[in-house]
Amino acid sequence: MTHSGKNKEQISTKIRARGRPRAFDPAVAVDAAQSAFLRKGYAATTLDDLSEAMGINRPSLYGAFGSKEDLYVRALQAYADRMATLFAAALREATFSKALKKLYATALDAYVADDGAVVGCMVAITAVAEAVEEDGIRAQAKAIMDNIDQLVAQRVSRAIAEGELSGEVKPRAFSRLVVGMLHSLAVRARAGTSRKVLDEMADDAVRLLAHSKAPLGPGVRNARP
Amino acid sequence: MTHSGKNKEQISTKIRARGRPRAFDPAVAVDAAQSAFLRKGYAATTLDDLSEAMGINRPSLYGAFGSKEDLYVRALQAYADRMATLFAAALREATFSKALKKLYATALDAYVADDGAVVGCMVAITAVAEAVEEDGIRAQAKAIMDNIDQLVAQRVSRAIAEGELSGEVKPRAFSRLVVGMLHSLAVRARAGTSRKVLDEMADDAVRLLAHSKAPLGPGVRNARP
DNA sequence: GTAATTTTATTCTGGTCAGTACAATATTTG
DNA sequence: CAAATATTGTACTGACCAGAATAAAATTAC
Repeated sequence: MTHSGKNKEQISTKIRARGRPRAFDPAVAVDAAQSAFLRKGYAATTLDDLSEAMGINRPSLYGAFGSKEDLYVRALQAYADRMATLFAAALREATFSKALKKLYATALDAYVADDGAVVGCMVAITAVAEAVEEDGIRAQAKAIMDNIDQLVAQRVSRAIAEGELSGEVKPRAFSRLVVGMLHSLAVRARAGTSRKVLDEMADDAVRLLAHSKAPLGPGVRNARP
Repeated sequence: MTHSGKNKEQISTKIRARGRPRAFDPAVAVDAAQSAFLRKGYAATTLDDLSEAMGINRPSLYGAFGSKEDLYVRALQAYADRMATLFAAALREATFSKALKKLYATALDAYVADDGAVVGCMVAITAVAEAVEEDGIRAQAKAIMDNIDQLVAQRVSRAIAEGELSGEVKPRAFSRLVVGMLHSLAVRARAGTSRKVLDEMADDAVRLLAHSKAPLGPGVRNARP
């Protein structure tokens, strides 16, 4: 049940405005909401679910976030920002092969929880599932995905510059394939594929991508290497 | 609104049981339901939506299918069977490269409608989105995905036998990467990526996969070709 | 110490949800 | 032609939904 005792520890040290102090940290609450939305998706997550996960009552939720959908948008962005930060760190590995390996391992750590609970990716699965009927969610999910494509494309450019990939490779095109594997890992994780099999699939993806000789990108003809 | 006039044409020619004849074809109704579920996902699709899409009233829906979830299960399987049939046909192309090309084109024809409406894949997106809270749906989605993996693995085996892929390639492992691209195409289509970009991505995937020299599969060490 | 302000708890709202009751309809059987 | 049976249409049910009204609480301002 809901425990909403005062948490002074969570309150900012900035000079307090008048009125009853807020008893929860909005950022912490958003993370809790994000977990609830990740499990059930937007439509199937109720206000009762959110209230319980966030430890606040409805008027507090509405006061801080506006509406269920506004909260969802915020939670989705928080999730995306956190994953982007993790992915950026993973891609800093010295070699392209190790960077991809770390990227997929980082993703799987998020997609498959420690206790074996499978959740997949909030962007590629639950947000995209809502995309047909929710233009705003679709636009946001697409922007987030484009951002990840760009992040990986930058690493691909570095691999090309360092001679680890052919100069004929188009960074953005190659990046889409790299990120494509993230999508599939997310789908399979949420469908219940074991971590072991997912790890094997990630290893195979790295082998395929990091050691590829294929020139990739629009305009490149099917020339055999 | 609902038009449920008698359709004698749709009624089986088998000897009719007594009682009022059913005024709709359950198989046709399931397909209509499948379209509705594909758009909105299980939770967000209401009985009103289904009623309207199927052209029948609730008691008819319940009489024929049992419950909303039973109908969903049936619609999901009908979708999966239809896609498997299309995929099997695509994979019959003479060369592995052409088989993959046809596979991805077939998928994109389904994931992006003629009128540009984007829907993605009912299994990999909308069913998987429900998977965490619905064990039955998760198990069904996983079984369907495994089936597609197996279908493609058979084609990979043929490519190996015909010298188009290295003998070191493990069919199932390679198949997962091939199908992985299907998952990503579905996710991106539903997120609004243009058909043009999706086609380019498909072409790149074929180039990467069909011309890969990388030995893939568990146990294969990172030996450079 | 009271007023002003902001937040929170409890209760409630109108609408929607999945599903069902019941009467009417449309057939076959006897 | 009436009975039996299966299906359909209309209206309805209890539960649940997102969201809001109201009073109380907890602060700061004066």
